[in-house]
Amino acid sequence: MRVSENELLFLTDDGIRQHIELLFFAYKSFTSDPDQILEKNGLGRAHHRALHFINCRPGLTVSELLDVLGITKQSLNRVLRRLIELEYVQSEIGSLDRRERHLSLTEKGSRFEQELSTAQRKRIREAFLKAGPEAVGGFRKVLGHIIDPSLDEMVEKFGTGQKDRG
Amino acid sequence: MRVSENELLFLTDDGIRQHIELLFFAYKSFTSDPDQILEKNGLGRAHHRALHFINCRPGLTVSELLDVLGITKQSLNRVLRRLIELEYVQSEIGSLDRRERHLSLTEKGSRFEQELSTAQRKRIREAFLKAGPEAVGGFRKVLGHIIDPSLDEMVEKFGTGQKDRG
DNA sequence: TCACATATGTCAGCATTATTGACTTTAATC
DNA sequence: GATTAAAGTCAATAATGCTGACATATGTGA
Repeated sequence: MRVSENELLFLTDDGIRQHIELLFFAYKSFTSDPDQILEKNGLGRAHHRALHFINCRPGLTVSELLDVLGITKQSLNRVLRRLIELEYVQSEIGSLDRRERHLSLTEKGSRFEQELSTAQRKRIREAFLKAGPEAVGGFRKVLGHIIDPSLDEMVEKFGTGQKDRG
Repeated sequence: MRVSENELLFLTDDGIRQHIELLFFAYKSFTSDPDQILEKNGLGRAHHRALHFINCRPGLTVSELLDVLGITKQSLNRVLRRLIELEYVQSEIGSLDRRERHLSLTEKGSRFEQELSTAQRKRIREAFLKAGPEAVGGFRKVLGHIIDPSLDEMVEKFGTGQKDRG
């Protein structure tokens, strides 16, 4: 298919619908690998997300974690209590502001997070290899534009400028 | 960044991690538009998914819907009962096999599905417009490779061959 | 026709993850 | 000292998934 035809077709309702389904099934596959590991350990997806963000920004406060996850304090509390009880996460009183709790992974938690993210990265890495760098660039570009501007702060805070707005 | 550098970087653990976060936030944004409409109507994401697949394959049986959604009969039942009770979905006894129930949207259900999908398509369409057709091609290509081969059947059954394996 | 398989529907119970509202404790700030 | 802010907790509710058990209607093949 030539680009000129593509330009006509990729914005039709049906074209968009097909991409929506692809995204649905891809996201389902994307979460399935860590989900299996989590289940073995009696944890859920919520624990994974918390571990992920604590891992990539060690020392973040509970408030910051709430913001990035976009859930309520009460929802996070249950998850966090479990992670601390399992000694995956440690909570330290802030040195500047003693009201704050700074969260980080323990060595045990770090190992578990590695196990989870390795499984997830494997699928993505293999997809990227098959698709090639140019396709990955397009993938990133589209994702960046799908993201709501209200979440930009999170992406920039926790990522490192990969949200290409080309 | 030149492609040669890109090729070195796009497969590193950190590069992959950034893309994983993009996918997380993008999926969150992607579901937020219909979620708001659903909430107003006292329904959830599960109802949306059911409406979506009934809409794009009218007359499908309960079994087929179960397969494509990947949930249990009991989980679907609650959702489907509600949709039928609201007169969004109608269930008709199969003419060839009277055990089967063939599902389709009523006019009311069709209008509601339109409302939901229009909101969702709007975000995707705008992202596609900003990203351009080449990026969309890459997006599709990567998604296709992320999808687990076990789900291919669903994609092919309900899509129309857009899963480009480049 | 009888036995079995299949498609669907339903009941009860449970887990996870989200919500809201109300409240406490501790600490910082004005 | 009063107010604000960060964190933690308790209770109730809801949506969505699960398993197990079972009922009903229908198709199929011995």
